Amino acid sequence: MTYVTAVLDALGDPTRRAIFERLHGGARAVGEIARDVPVSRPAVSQHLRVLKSAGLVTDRADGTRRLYSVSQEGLAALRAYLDDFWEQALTGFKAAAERGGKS
Amino acid sequence: MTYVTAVLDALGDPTRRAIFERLHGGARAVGEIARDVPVSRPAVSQHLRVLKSAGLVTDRADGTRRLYSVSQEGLAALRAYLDDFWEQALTGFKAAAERGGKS
DNA sequence: CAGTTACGTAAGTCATCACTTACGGTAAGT
DNA sequence: ACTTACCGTAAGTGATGACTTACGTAACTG
Repeated sequence: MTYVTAVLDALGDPTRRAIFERLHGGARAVGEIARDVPVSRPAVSQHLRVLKSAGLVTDRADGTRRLYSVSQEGLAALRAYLDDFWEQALTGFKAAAERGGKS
Repeated sequence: MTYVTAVLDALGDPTRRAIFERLHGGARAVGEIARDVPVSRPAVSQHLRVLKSAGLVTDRADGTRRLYSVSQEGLAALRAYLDDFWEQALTGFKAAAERGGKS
């Protein structure tokens, strides 16, 4: 829930979105991702750390490699945030409408 | 739909989120928002411009004031993006599972 | 037990962007 | 017409953070 700050922060960077979106096909290794993206491998590692701390990805070891895959909780938190916000916006709008015109 | 880049970019800033969230109760003026947030009024104006170009808010004139309120399209685009991403992630996961172990 | 592969982290640089002050413009009030 | 209130924009500055190179570590291979 108050994950959302980290989630939106993480998804706020274009490179990080690119990295995150390359994971929707399944688990991938760091160097493998780095080949598809115009930044160095360490940069990818750093981005993955941010994505991980936001609950958007999980990692597991596979020999010398490290596989990253999409995690549910980050997106779930974001969705909950959107739902909540939208609901509050609706009730706020309704209340304003019932008050009549404007303030 | 490819609004989403701008939407996530806009929501990626904490101050902008704070401003955006103060709008869920109904339309508010710029100076009114600026009082609740620890930045100057011009800064709020600039943030509102970003939020507007992302389809997250709309504005209308009210005398010398300018009222900003939540817009639906930005959040709708974001939700569509999430849905799409999640669906692709699921099918990708399923395909990987049906392939057996790993690559 | 070297050598190789794959990765994370540290340190430093550079660019982006958030913020401020200053200014101009429009609408309402006197 | 003058003043006041409210706002957007321009220009310049400062700080955050994205990126690179260099280094150290863990696991597989011969």
